[in-house]
Amino acid sequence: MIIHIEAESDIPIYTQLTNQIIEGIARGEIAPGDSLPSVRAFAADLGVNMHTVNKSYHELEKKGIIKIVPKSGAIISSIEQMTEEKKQLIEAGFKPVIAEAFVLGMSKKEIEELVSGMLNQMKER
Amino acid sequence: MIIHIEAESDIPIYTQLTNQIIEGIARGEIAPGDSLPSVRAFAADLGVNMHTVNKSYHELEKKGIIKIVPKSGAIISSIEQMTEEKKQLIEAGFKPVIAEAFVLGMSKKEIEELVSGMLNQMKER
DNA sequence: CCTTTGTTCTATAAATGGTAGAACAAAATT
DNA sequence: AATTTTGTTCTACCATTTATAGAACAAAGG
Repeated sequence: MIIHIEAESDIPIYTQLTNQIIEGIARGEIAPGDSLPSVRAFAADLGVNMHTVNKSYHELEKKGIIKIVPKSGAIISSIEQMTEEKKQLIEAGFKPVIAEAFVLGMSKKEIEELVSGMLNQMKER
Repeated sequence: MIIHIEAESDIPIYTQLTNQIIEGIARGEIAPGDSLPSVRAFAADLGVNMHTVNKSYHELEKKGIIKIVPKSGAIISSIEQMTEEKKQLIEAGFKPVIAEAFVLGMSKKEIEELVSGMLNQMKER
Protein backbone atom coordinates (compact mmCIF):
# COMPACT_ATOMS: atom_id res chain seq x y z
CA MET A 1 0.00 0.00 0.00
CA ILE A 2 1.41 3.35 -1.05
CA ILE A 3 1.15 6.18 1.45
CA HIS A 4 1.71 9.73 0.36
CA ILE A 5 2.21 12.34 3.08
CA GLU A 6 2.07 16.03 2.27
CA ALA A 7 3.91 17.98 4.93
CA GLU A 8 2.58 21.27 3.56
CA SER A 9 -1.05 20.19 3.86
CA ASP A 10 -3.34 21.79 6.40
CA ILE A 11 -4.46 18.27 7.30
CA PRO A 12 -2.35 16.87 10.17
CA ILE A 13 0.12 14.16 9.18
CA TYR A 14 -1.43 11.60 11.52
CA THR A 15 -4.85 12.27 9.99
CA GLN A 16 -3.50 11.89 6.46
CA LEU A 17 -2.02 8.57 7.48
CA THR A 18 -5.20 7.42 9.21
CA ASN A 19 -7.31 8.26 6.17
CA GLN A 20 -4.98 6.60 3.69
CA ILE A 21 -4.86 3.42 5.72
CA ILE A 22 -8.67 3.38 5.80
CA GLU A 23 -8.75 3.95 2.06
CA GLY A 24 -6.28 1.11 1.58
CA ILE A 25 -8.58 -1.23 3.47
CA ALA A 26 -11.60 0.00 1.50
CA ARG A 27 -9.79 -0.74 -1.75
CA GLY A 28 -8.91 -4.21 -0.52
CA GLU A 29 -5.16 -3.61 -0.64
CA ILE A 30 -4.98 -4.72 2.97
CA ALA A 31 -7.55 -6.97 4.57
CA PRO A 32 -8.75 -7.98 8.05
CA GLY A 33 -6.10 -10.13 9.74
CA ASP A 34 -3.24 -8.33 8.02
CA SER A 35 -0.68 -6.50 10.12
CA LEU A 36 0.43 -2.92 9.74
CA PRO A 37 4.14 -2.11 10.00
CA SER A 38 5.55 -1.33 13.42
CA VAL A 39 5.34 2.30 14.43
CA ARG A 40 9.10 2.62 14.21
CA ALA A 41 9.42 0.94 10.82
CA PHE A 42 6.48 2.88 9.36
CA ALA A 43 7.80 6.16 10.74
CA ALA A 44 11.22 5.53 9.21
CA ASP A 45 9.59 4.58 5.92
CA LEU A 46 7.45 7.72 5.80
CA GLY A 47 10.14 10.00 7.17
CA VAL A 48 8.02 11.14 10.10
CA ASN A 49 8.22 10.76 13.83
CA MET A 50 7.39 7.52 15.61
CA HIS A 51 4.86 9.29 17.82
CA THR A 52 3.00 10.60 14.80
CA VAL A 53 2.43 7.06 13.49
CA ASN A 54 1.52 5.94 17.00
CA LYS A 55 -1.15 8.63 17.20
CA SER A 56 -2.59 7.47 13.88
CA TYR A 57 -2.73 3.85 15.05
CA HIS A 58 -4.55 4.82 18.24
CA GLU A 59 -7.00 6.87 16.20
CA LEU A 60 -7.67 3.82 14.04
CA GLU A 61 -8.11 1.66 17.12
CA LYS A 62 -10.55 4.16 18.61
CA LYS A 63 -12.58 3.93 15.41
CA GLY A 64 -12.57 0.14 15.75
CA ILE A 65 -10.63 -0.41 12.54
CA ILE A 66 -7.47 -1.99 13.94
CA LYS A 67 -6.49 -3.80 17.11
CA ILE A 68 -3.16 -2.92 18.67
CA VAL A 69 -1.63 -5.97 20.32
CA PRO A 70 1.33 -4.77 22.41
CA LYS A 71 4.64 -6.33 21.42
CA SER A 72 2.93 -8.01 18.51
CA GLY A 73 1.58 -5.47 16.06
CA ALA A 74 -1.41 -3.58 14.73
CA ILE A 75 -3.89 -5.97 13.15
CA ILE A 76 -6.77 -4.94 10.93
CA SER A 77 -10.03 -5.93 12.57
CA SER A 78 -12.91 -7.85 11.06
CA ILE A 79 -16.01 -5.75 10.60
CA GLU A 80 -18.20 -5.82 13.66
CA GLN A 81 -21.90 -5.22 13.78
CA MET A 82 -23.36 -1.93 12.68
CA THR A 83 -24.63 -0.11 15.74
CA GLU A 84 -26.94 2.87 15.76
CA GLU A 85 -24.24 4.88 17.49
CA LYS A 86 -21.72 4.10 14.75
CA LYS A 87 -24.27 5.00 12.09
CA GLN A 88 -24.85 8.38 13.70
CA LEU A 89 -21.12 9.09 13.82
CA ILE A 90 -20.89 8.27 10.13
CA GLU A 91 -23.90 10.45 9.37
CA ALA A 92 -22.28 13.31 11.28
CA GLY A 93 -19.23 12.90 9.07
CA PHE A 94 -21.29 13.01 5.89
CA LYS A 95 -23.40 16.01 6.92
CA PRO A 96 -21.00 18.89 6.21
CA VAL A 97 -19.60 17.48 2.96
CA ILE A 98 -23.04 16.78 1.51
CA ALA A 99 -24.38 20.19 2.50
CA GLU A 100 -21.33 21.91 1.04
CA ALA A 101 -21.49 19.99 -2.22
CA PHE A 102 -25.15 20.89 -2.57
CA VAL A 103 -24.67 24.56 -1.69
CA LEU A 104 -21.73 24.85 -4.06
CA GLY A 105 -24.03 23.88 -6.91
CA MET A 106 -24.01 20.13 -7.37
CA SER A 107 -27.43 18.64 -8.02
CA LYS A 108 -28.71 15.78 -5.90
CA LYS A 109 -28.26 13.48 -8.86
CA GLU A 110 -24.68 14.61 -9.40
CA ILE A 111 -23.87 14.03 -5.74
CA GLU A 112 -25.41 10.56 -5.79
CA GLU A 113 -23.46 9.71 -8.91
CA LEU A 114 -20.23 11.01 -7.39
CA VAL A 115 -20.76 8.84 -4.31
CA SER A 116 -21.65 5.78 -6.41
CA GLY A 117 -18.57 6.28 -8.52
CA MET A 118 -16.34 6.49 -5.47
CA LEU A 119 -17.96 3.39 -3.97
CA ASN A 120 -17.19 1.49 -7.16
CA GLN A 121 -13.49 2.04 -6.49
CA MET A 122 -13.87 -0.06 -3.37
CA LYS A 123 -13.63 -3.79 -3.14
CA GLU A 124 -16.87 -5.67 -2.67
CA ARG A 125 -17.06 -7.89 0.39
CA MET B 1 -31.89 29.67 11.59
CA ILE B 2 -30.95 27.96 14.82
CA ILE B 3 -27.23 27.60 15.51
CA HIS B 4 -26.02 25.30 18.22
CA ILE B 5 -22.40 25.64 19.34
CA GLU B 6 -20.76 23.01 21.51
CA ALA B 7 -17.82 24.51 23.34
CA GLU B 8 -16.67 21.06 24.49
CA SER B 9 -16.49 19.71 20.94
CA ASP B 10 -13.16 18.90 19.35
CA ILE B 11 -14.39 20.75 16.27
CA PRO B 12 -13.39 24.43 16.40
CA ILE B 13 -16.23 26.87 17.10
CA TYR B 14 -15.70 28.75 13.84
CA THR B 15 -15.91 25.46 11.91
CA GLN B 16 -19.09 24.46 13.70
CA LEU B 17 -20.58 27.82 12.76
CA THR B 18 -19.40 27.58 9.14
CA ASN B 19 -20.90 24.12 8.74
CA GLN B 20 -24.21 25.03 10.32
CA ILE B 21 -24.57 28.08 8.12
CA ILE B 22 -23.92 25.91 5.06
CA GLU B 23 -26.48 23.40 6.30
CA GLY B 24 -28.98 26.23 6.81
CA ILE B 25 -28.52 27.29 3.20
CA ALA B 26 -28.84 23.68 2.02
CA ARG B 27 -32.14 23.34 3.89
CA GLY B 28 -33.39 26.55 2.34
CA GLU B 29 -33.74 28.36 5.64
CA ILE B 30 -31.62 31.12 4.22
CA ALA B 31 -31.32 31.80 0.51
CA PRO B 32 -29.02 33.65 -1.89
CA GLY B 33 -29.42 37.39 -1.43
CA ASP B 34 -30.18 37.09 2.27
CA SER B 35 -27.87 38.74 4.77
CA LEU B 36 -26.17 37.11 7.71
CA PRO B 37 -26.13 38.98 11.04
CA SER B 38 -23.24 41.35 11.68
CA VAL B 39 -20.23 39.73 13.26
CA ARG B 40 -20.86 41.64 16.48
CA ALA B 41 -24.57 40.82 16.68
CA PHE B 42 -24.02 37.15 15.82
CA ALA B 43 -21.19 36.84 18.32
CA ALA B 44 -23.34 38.34 21.08
CA ASP B 45 -26.19 36.05 20.10
CA LEU B 46 -24.02 32.93 20.19
CA GLY B 47 -22.04 33.98 23.22
CA VAL B 48 -18.71 33.79 21.41
CA ASN B 49 -16.09 36.29 20.40
CA MET B 50 -16.53 38.65 17.47
CA HIS B 51 -13.29 37.43 15.90
CA THR B 52 -14.52 33.86 15.92
CA VAL B 53 -17.59 34.77 13.84
CA ASN B 54 -15.39 36.88 11.61
CA LYS B 55 -13.16 33.90 10.94
CA SER B 56 -16.17 31.80 10.02
CA TYR B 57 -17.43 34.43 7.58
CA HIS B 58 -14.07 34.61 5.87
CA GLU B 59 -14.00 30.85 5.60
CA LEU B 60 -17.41 30.96 3.94
CA GLU B 61 -16.24 33.68 1.59
CA LYS B 62 -13.17 31.65 0.68
CA LYS B 63 -15.46 28.76 -0.23
CA GLY B 64 -17.49 31.13 -2.42
CA ILE B 65 -20.64 30.77 -0.35
CA ILE B 66 -21.01 34.34 0.89
CA LYS B 67 -19.80 37.77 -0.16
CA ILE B 68 -18.61 40.10 2.56
CA VAL B 69 -19.43 43.69 1.63
CA PRO B 70 -17.57 45.95 4.09
CA LYS B 71 -19.85 48.24 6.10
CA SER B 72 -22.84 46.53 4.56
CA GLY B 73 -22.99 42.89 5.58
CA ALA B 74 -22.39 39.28 4.59
CA ILE B 75 -24.66 38.29 1.72
CA ILE B 76 -25.27 34.73 0.60
CA SER B 77 -24.05 34.30 -2.95
CA SER B 78 -25.89 32.82 -5.88
CA ILE B 79 -24.50 29.51 -7.04
CA GLU B 80 -21.80 29.98 -9.63
CA GLN B 81 -20.73 27.52 -12.23
CA MET B 82 -19.41 24.12 -11.28
CA THR B 83 -15.71 24.00 -12.09
CA GLU B 84 -13.55 20.92 -12.25
CA GLU B 85 -11.41 22.33 -9.47
CA LYS B 86 -14.42 22.72 -7.19
CA LYS B 87 -15.56 19.20 -7.99
CA GLN B 88 -12.18 17.80 -7.01
CA LEU B 89 -12.24 19.66 -3.70
CA ILE B 90 -15.67 18.21 -3.00
CA GLU B 91 -14.49 14.74 -3.97
CA ALA B 92 -11.53 15.10 -1.60
CA GLY B 93 -14.00 15.92 1.16
CA PHE B 94 -16.11 12.85 0.43
CA LYS B 95 -13.18 10.44 0.17
CA PRO B 96 -12.41 9.80 3.85
CA VAL B 97 -16.02 9.64 5.03
CA ILE B 98 -17.04 7.20 2.32
CA ALA B 99 -14.03 4.96 2.91
CA GLU B 100 -14.63 4.99 6.65
CA ALA B 101 -18.33 4.20 6.32
CA PHE B 102 -17.47 1.29 4.04
CA VAL B 103 -14.69 -0.05 6.23
CA LEU B 104 -16.87 0.22 9.34
CA GLY B 105 -19.29 -2.19 7.75
CA MET B 106 -21.88 -0.27 5.77
CA SER B 107 -22.74 -1.81 2.43
CA LYS B 108 -22.56 0.27 -0.72
CA LYS B 109 -26.34 0.22 -0.89
CA GLU B 110 -26.67 1.41 2.70
CA ILE B 111 -24.25 4.26 2.05
CA GLU B 112 -26.09 5.31 -1.07
CA GLU B 113 -29.38 5.26 0.82
CA LEU B 114 -27.91 7.25 3.67
CA VAL B 115 -26.70 9.91 1.24
CA SER B 116 -30.04 9.98 -0.61
CA GLY B 117 -31.89 10.33 2.67
CA MET B 118 -29.71 13.24 3.72
CA LEU B 119 -30.13 14.91 0.33
CA ASN B 120 -33.89 14.69 0.72
CA GLN B 121 -33.62 16.93 3.77
CA MET B 122 -32.35 19.65 1.46
CA LYS B 123 -34.45 22.07 -0.49
CA GLU B 124 -34.72 21.50 -4.23
CA ARG B 125 -33.58 24.36 -6.39
C1' DC C 1 -24.90 63.47 13.89
C1' DC C 2 -24.56 59.27 15.83
C1' DT C 3 -24.56 54.39 15.65
C1' DT C 4 -23.18 50.36 13.46
C1' DT C 5 -20.19 48.12 10.46
C1' DG C 6 -15.99 45.30 9.02
C1' DT C 7 -11.12 45.76 9.43
C1' DT C 8 -6.87 45.86 11.75
C1' DC C 9 -3.77 45.80 15.52
C1' DT C 10 -1.80 44.08 19.83
C1' DA C 11 -2.10 40.82 23.58
C1' DT C 12 -2.83 36.81 26.27
C1' DA C 13 -3.83 31.94 27.36
C1' DA C 14 -4.71 27.31 26.32
C1' DA C 15 -4.63 23.56 23.21
C1' DT C 16 -2.78 21.14 19.20
C1' DG C 17 0.70 19.18 16.11
C1' DG C 18 5.19 17.52 15.39
C1' DT C 19 9.59 16.29 16.63
C1' DA C 20 13.00 14.36 19.86
C1' DG C 21 15.18 11.33 23.16
C1' DA C 22 15.18 8.12 26.76
C1' DA C 23 13.69 4.25 29.42
C1' DC C 24 11.00 0.07 30.17
C1' DA C 25 9.24 -4.65 29.99
C1' DA C 26 7.65 -8.09 27.03
C1' DA C 27 7.60 -10.46 22.77
C1' DA C 28 10.06 -12.19 18.82
C1' DT C 29 14.13 -13.60 16.70
C1' DT C 30 18.62 -15.50 16.38
C1' DA D 1 20.18 -17.78 26.35
C1' DA D 2 21.25 -13.49 24.39
C1' DT D 3 19.92 -9.92 21.36
C1' DT D 4 16.79 -7.25 18.82
C1' DT D 5 12.37 -5.40 18.13
C1' DT D 6 8.17 -4.02 19.94
C1' DG D 7 4.52 -0.72 21.95
C1' DT D 8 4.23 2.19 25.87
C1' DT D 9 5.27 6.02 28.67
C1' DC D 10 7.58 10.05 30.10
C1' DT D 11 9.61 14.61 29.67
C1' DA D 12 10.81 18.34 26.69
C1' DC D 13 10.67 21.82 23.18
C1' DC D 14 8.82 24.67 19.51
C1' DA D 15 5.56 26.53 16.18
C1' DT D 16 0.92 26.96 15.05
C1' DT D 17 -3.87 27.19 16.05
C1' DT D 18 -7.92 28.46 18.65
C1' DA D 19 -10.38 31.69 21.38
C1' DT D 20 -10.92 35.65 23.86
C1' DA D 21 -10.21 40.64 24.73
C1' DG D 22 -9.82 45.48 23.95
C1' DA D 23 -8.90 49.32 21.19
C1' DA D 24 -8.89 52.17 17.18
C1' DC D 25 -10.28 53.39 12.51
C1' DA D 26 -12.89 54.92 8.46
C1' DA D 27 -16.98 54.25 6.02
C1' DA D 28 -21.78 53.19 5.53
C1' DG D 29 -26.50 53.62 7.46
C1' DG D 30 -30.11 55.55 9.88
